[in-house]
Amino acid sequence: MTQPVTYELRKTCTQSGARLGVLHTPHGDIETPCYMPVGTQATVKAMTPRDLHDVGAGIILANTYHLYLRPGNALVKEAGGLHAFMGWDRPILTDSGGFQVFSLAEINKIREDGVEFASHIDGSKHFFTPESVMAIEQDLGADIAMCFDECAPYPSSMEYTKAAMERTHRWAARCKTAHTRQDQALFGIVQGGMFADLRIESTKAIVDMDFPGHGIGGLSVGEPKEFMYDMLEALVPFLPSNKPRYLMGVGSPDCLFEGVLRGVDMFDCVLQTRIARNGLALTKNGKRMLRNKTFEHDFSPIEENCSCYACSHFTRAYIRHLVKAKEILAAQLITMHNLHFTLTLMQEIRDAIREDRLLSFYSSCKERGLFD
RNA sequence: GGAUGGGUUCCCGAGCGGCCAAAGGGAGCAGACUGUAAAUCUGCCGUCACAGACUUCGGUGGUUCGAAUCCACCCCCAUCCA
Repeated sequence: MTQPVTYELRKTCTQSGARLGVLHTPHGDIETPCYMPVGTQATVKAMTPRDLHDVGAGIILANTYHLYLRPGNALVKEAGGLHAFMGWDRPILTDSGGFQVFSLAEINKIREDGVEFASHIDGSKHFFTPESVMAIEQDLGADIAMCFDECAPYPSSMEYTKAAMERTHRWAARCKTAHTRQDQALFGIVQGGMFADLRIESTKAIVDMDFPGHGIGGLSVGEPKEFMYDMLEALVPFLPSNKPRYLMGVGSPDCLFEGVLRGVDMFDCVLQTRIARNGLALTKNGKRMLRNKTFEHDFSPIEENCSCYACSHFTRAYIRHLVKAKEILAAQLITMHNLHFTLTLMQEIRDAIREDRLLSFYSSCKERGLFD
């Protein structure tokens, strides 16, 4: 059977070992390493699909739990699937709701069979199983669906982490069985918390199930960054090189680099869009809180030499005014910039890999203060 | 000219003898944010030599151990009556 989503490794950076590749999907090819903007509720907050195109977005995320609750997967299916519903013709990946097991821990109950959620919208009870999640994801019709997993909190004991991991493995097997849609790929998810041996065990178990791609979950949940890097170094060697590696929920510019250097191909992160709505812009010289008084009379763009729409038309003083006045346009412009910035950074990372100079590029970024 | 209700920290607005540097909003300033319950949340917000001291509640003068709170007069503001 031909997989709807395949990964093609094009090159490995001789200086760093980082991978350059292409993800082939039913809605087009995506060069990797890539950053995927997050559009939880079938919209990347404050962005139109046209904006996303302009900013260089390739593949975006949507969320199973949220779309199931509202507007309901049946409606999305009736609309012709997520692409048609939200007017986005490029690839989409749906997260399974496994992260909500973590982020909405106070209103859910984990059982062997699945997870009972109390809707954060109206409190109504909903039971998610690997099978029901697969049904929802297939209705949504993204190019890539993720297995229903349990993202354990940090810190968690070895015992709990192991139990959650093994449950995730059993759920992965059930997801695989329940997933039948031929034009959609299903990725497995590695768990194992902050324990290297569990991470390795999980990786082997998930890889054995022969998914077309692998998510690395349960990281960036509040642990020191070094822990995350250590886990990546422990588990990535056990992932097959002919399939994409997706580090879920990461990340910030520094984490993108660190992930790529450890062999990761795909990333998603809400940070860029969330901090934008709170007035914080990413630049090559570090973060810039546009709300701050220092920008009151600053009539230069968010970032010099940035070609995004926000930077080519508006000043910091104006955007600071919009932020202070709580105008919607502030969120739109800064989101646009942050996405453009991150997607451009990924392009530069790809160029550096292609030219075997990723470590050099990393150093120059660090010197410029990108990670401050 | 008469009646009534008011004047509180940048603004609005509680307080109505001590627990008041004075509730609560707003504004202002700063910080957080990593598979989005987030256009959210947190902190500061009279001054200083800052575990303490000092200056504030229209003005002045009283009563009291003690007043933003009670009394007198005065100055403003709002509404109503002449």
